[in-house]
Parts: sequence; C-alpha cells; structure tokens
Amino acid sequence: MSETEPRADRAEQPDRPEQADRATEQAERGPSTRPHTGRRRNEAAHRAILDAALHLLADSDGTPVTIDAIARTAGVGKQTVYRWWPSKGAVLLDALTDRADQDVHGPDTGTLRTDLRAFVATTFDAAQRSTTASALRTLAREAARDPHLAELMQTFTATRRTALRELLSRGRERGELAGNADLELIVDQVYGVFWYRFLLGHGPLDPATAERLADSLVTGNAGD
Amino acid sequence: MSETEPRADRAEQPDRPEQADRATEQAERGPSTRPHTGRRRNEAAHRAILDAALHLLADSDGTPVTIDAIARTAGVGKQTVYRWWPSKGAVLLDALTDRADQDVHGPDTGTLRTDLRAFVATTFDAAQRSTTASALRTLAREAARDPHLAELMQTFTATRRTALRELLSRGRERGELAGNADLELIVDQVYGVFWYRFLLGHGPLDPATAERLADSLVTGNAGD
DNA sequence: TGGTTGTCGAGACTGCTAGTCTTGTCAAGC
DNA sequence: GCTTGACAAGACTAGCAGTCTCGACAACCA
Repeated sequence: MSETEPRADRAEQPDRPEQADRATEQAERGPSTRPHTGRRRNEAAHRAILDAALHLLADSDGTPVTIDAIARTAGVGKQTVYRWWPSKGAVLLDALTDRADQDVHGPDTGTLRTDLRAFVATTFDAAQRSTTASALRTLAREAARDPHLAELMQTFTATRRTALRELLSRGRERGELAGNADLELIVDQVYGVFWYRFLLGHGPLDPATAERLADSLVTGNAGD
Repeated sequence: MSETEPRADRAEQPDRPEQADRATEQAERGPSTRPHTGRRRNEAAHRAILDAALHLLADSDGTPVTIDAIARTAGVGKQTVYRWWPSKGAVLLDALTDRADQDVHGPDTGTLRTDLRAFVATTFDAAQRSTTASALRTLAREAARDPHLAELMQTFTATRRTALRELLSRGRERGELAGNADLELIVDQVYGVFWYRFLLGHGPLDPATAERLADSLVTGNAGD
C-alpha cells in the first residue's frame, strides 16, 4: 500500500458481508433495524489488513506478528483492525483461511492405501509451501498463548480431520481396516506426527515419509 | 517459606555445583582463579525458587507463570532469580526436571509388543499425574514463545526418545520389526499422538489407548 | 443545505510482563 | 577493617495487546 496515494475509498462497491459477520453481529439486533447511515465501511482497508497480516505472517520467521505492525503495514489505524476482528489471533487466522481453500475433500480412489497416501502427502505438502509454512507456524505459536485463537484453529482443522476420518471410514466399510479399528486414533497419528515434526522441525515431512506413514497405519511395521 | 523467620543461610553446607554450572561458568575462567570471597550463595533461596516455580506451574491452569510471582512466592528478589538462571523458561524447566527422575530406561520383557505397550502406557500415565500435567502443559505453552526454552525442552525429551528408539531397535534385531522399518517415524508417532492429545485434550490418553497405539505400530490396523 | 451517524487514520493511553539496574544490607574471608 | 559478592526490594525500560479519544469525512435523511 503506497503512502503517497491517499486511500481510495470504494464505498460504491456492494458490501461483501461474508467477512464481516463476526464483527457486525451487534449491529444486526433484529430484522427491523433502521437502515444504515453514516460512512460506509472501507473494503480496501479491510483487504489491506488481511494482506498485511498474511504478508507479515509469511515473512516473520517465527517471531510474533504485532497488531501495530499489521496496522502500520496496511496503512490503517489500530482501531480499524479491532473494529472488525475481536483479537489479534482472529486477524491472523482470517488472513490464513482467506488464502486456504477451505473445502477439503479426501481423494477417493477405491483403495484405502492409495487414498491415505495421497491425503497424507497432500497435507504435508500444502503445509510446507513457503508462503504457508511460516504463517502456520507463527499461528500455532500464537495459539499456544491465546485460547480464543486456539479454539478458532480447532474448528479450522476440524474440517480436515473430518475428511480424513471419512476416508478411513470408507476403507473400513470395504473391509480394508479392522472393524474395531480406532479411527480417531489413526487420525491423531497422522496429525500428531504432522504437527510434531512441523513445529519442532527435527524430521522430514516429504512424500517418502507420507508414504511410509500411510502404509504403516494400514499394515504396521512388523517383520516377516 | 515463612516470612516471619529470617532466611536460614546454610553457607556451611558444601556447594552443590550441579545446579550452578550455567551461572557460575564466568567465575571459573581457569584453574588459577583466586579462591571465593564474599558472601556465599544461599542454598535455601535456591530451593525456595525451584519450589515456588513448581508450585506455581502445578497450580496455574494454563495461565502463564510470571517471574514476579515466582520471586514473591519464594520470598526472594527478582535479581536473585536472574543471577542463577538465564531466563524464565530455564527456571521453569529446571523446576520440572528437578522433580522428574531423568534416568529413563525402557522396559525389556523380551517381546516388542509388551515392551512398547508398557513404554507408551507409562509415558501417558506419567505426564498426566496431576502434579505434572498442568506444569508440563504450561511449560509447553511457554516453549512456543521462547526459543531458548524450546531448545532446553528438546534436550530434555531427547532422553526419552532415545530410550524408545532403543526399545524399537531391540525388537527389530529380534525380527519383530521389518528390517527397513523407520524407527524415527514410529517414535514420532508415539510422541506426536501424545503431545497432540495432551495439549489439545480432544482425546483420551488412557491405558486402552496406549495399548491400541502400541499394537497399531507393530501390526497396523488392516482388516482380515 | 445542514444534521446525524458511523468509519477512517493517528496516536495517546492502560495494563501486563521480561529482563536490567540501583540501592542499601549483610556475610565470608583476607 | 576492608573487599567481595550474594541478598531483598523495588524502580526502571522496552515491548505488546487492547482501549480510548480526536478531528476528518462520507453516506444518508429531512
């Protein structure tokens, strides 16, 4: 965002309420609320905040991202940030989900082993794309201190966990998993390894690892 | 620690350098250093700090423990804390390791499956003892922000990882694991699931889970 | 046109915390 | 008695989240 050019207010654009529902709920007390008066919300500022947050998340190498930095980078007052998001964590998560395609659907090749291999490999790969990785790491660190953000992140990851659980469930129905297999535990083995290695960085999260993990979950590691 | 009774200095006790090596290294420049003069270190204050830290860690329900609180609880000046430990994280970790018996040796029953079951069950159980659990959780949260503490924790957990790896290695030598089994990945599945569930608390870490996890690592989850 | 409402950028302000620095005290040894 | 270094107390700095205030200004209404 340039500092020489004054901010272009695009109030003539139609409102895009999908981003504002959390913040404007106190303004929507009932259906008989009087129509909006006053200056319209500046969509450009809104985008600039999300962009700045994502940019800083991606750049910061683990160092926490401050609200001051976001506001300054976006060329925006801090109050404008807090008008639309309840906390720093909410801004960060919104910035990240804004980028991520939220509709996760597991692959369905007809075989559990290949489905699982693909799912795990995709998960590992998506998280490590350079734009995302640093952002996700910073977000996880922030979530450790901010219970509100932790809760938001759990609903965010729940989508992916569900997709994996359904993939496993299909396999179990086909008899590829034991009838009493603990699907929740398998899900946690995948995401446990993922987060553990992702945050500590002591082991690889490459396609070969994904394949070994998927195979081990199905057939184990026993010798002949 | 009572505030009516003046602190009992026990300077006549021999120094116990195992706790002080980090802080006094600058005083041990060479073998020809002149002998110690000045007031002796107060061992009672040292213990009081560790006890206060452990007490606060155990009590705090996720809320961060402050240095001020530790010093006040111990009846000690903040500077006394920083004289002996380089950072807050170091105090917290020291307080926890002081309690934990560091010599971890995996069981050796002669069978991988039973060894692994026992190791996992013990790990789950030890971490969830009420005194330890809250402390460990708080410590992990602090480590998310404090790289120095994160490093200390990694060396702390390395002992346990090694014990598990050796347990697996013995099993592999007996042919109970495939010759090409990725031991490091198995270790990470155990500790990944552990930390994931321990920190998020969305699933159980009970003996039944330990048994299922251990079995799944050996023989997998495939149906008949 | 002028009044009301609500957003805007800017930045001062509060409250909290980690870590440093200062001060006056006191014990150990020379 | 002098030096050295630990001690408790607490002032102080710096960084950050979140709140509050201000003057400007845009949208809508009468």
